[in-house]
Amino acid sequence: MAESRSRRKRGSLSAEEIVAAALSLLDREGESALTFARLGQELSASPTAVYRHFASRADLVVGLADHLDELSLDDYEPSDDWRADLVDLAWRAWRTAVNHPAAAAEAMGVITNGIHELRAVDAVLRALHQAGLRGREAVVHYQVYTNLVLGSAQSHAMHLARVVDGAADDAWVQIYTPRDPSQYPYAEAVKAELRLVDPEEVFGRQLDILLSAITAGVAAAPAGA
Amino acid sequence: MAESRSRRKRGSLSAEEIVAAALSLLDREGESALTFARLGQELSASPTAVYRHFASRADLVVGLADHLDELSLDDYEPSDDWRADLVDLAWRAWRTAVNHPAAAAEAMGVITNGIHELRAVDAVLRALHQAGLRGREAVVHYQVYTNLVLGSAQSHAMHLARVVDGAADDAWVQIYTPRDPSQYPYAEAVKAELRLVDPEEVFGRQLDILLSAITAGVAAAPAGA
DNA sequence: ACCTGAACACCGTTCAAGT
DNA sequence: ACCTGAACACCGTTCAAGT
Repeated sequence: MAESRSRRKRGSLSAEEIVAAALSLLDREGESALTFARLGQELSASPTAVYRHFASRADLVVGLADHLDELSLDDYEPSDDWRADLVDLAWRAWRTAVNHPAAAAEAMGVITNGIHELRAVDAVLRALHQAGLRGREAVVHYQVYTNLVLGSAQSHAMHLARVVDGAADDAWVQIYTPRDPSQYPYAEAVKAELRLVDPEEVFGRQLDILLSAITAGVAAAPAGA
Repeated sequence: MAESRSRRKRGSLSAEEIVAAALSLLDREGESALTFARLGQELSASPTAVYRHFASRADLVVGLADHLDELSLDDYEPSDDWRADLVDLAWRAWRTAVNHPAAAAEAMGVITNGIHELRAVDAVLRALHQAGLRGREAVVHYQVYTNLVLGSAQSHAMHLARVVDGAADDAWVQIYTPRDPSQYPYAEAVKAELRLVDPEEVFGRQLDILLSAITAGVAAAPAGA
């Protein structure tokens, strides 16, 4: 078999190409595909060549996270409507998680210190500033918003990625078949409906609750405390 | 060296003992300590003995998650105040994450189908029922509440666990030193404060926002839609 | 931030054999 | 849901040597 690889030209490999290969690998084959061996195949290079561009696997994941940040912010322009901006930014993160579940499961929530992350941080803080939040209030709500958006998007991505990669998804079937169902009447009463909740609807609700609280909070306590 | 282990008596190992060993291992040595080799040492048994009680490493993590559920719910009693109950349950999860960061980082957010998880599901649904929520509304808010509590607690646990295990924590120092700070004025303006936000305060805020929304929503739209 | 191949320590899992 | 030891396939990482 033609297993001997043609040698890569000097300087022909780049961090960008490696990250792109990692992303398409994860998209096609799921979470467990991101190994040095598979990356080497994908790049037609030695697995160890990656170490010339990333210090470790963890460092590569940071590079991947930065790329996901870039994809999420592509063509983003702030408007005059802070609430619309925060809704827009939130769904951008969500869509990235849906489009690249395995990559998002691995990389979303990683702090990159990259330029695109900084752009996102600034965009969120700008919106909160326009909402009237200042100083400590702005910072705390920045954290609340970020926790909500990144946490929800990553956890959704993990769920989607596990379906591709691993075991069955009918988890709820078993949990609601305890020995004595009458001991858990509230769980029993809604067990059918629990399986039908749309994660997207939950995310939208969660976002709406937070943005309404910001609106109300600013209106109610403009002088602080 | 006295490296030869005395043989374990037949039936002397149990799933409970293994989970307890895994937990104390994670508590003492951090996330990377949960391996079959270290578990074997801890139990004075062959690493492979664990396979008599758990089908795989993933299955062991489910057992660990179930144990964390049990620890979280220890001595829990519902009251007549649904809001106080939801606050209580939320902080129980948070405290488990703080007390066992490495274990919570690994196991929290895993669906166990276990009895203690079912108890928690029922307790949350009971509180939402007492808040006046029914059917679809109850189920959606159950998901919103669970996403918030489990997501926040696990992400906090991950943060705490990484400090023990891995690299430095001064991530923010670098991100806010871009080439041209004036391009990111909002981030620049609050960079000092961003590092000082207490995760516990953020969690409390987030919880308060959700519970207030439930109260307001029930008061505003008791007839639905 | 050059690329490769061999080697190392480690990790989850399997399985025949022991008690 | 018995326990052990040897073995297997795999994975991240290092490093001397090649271009």
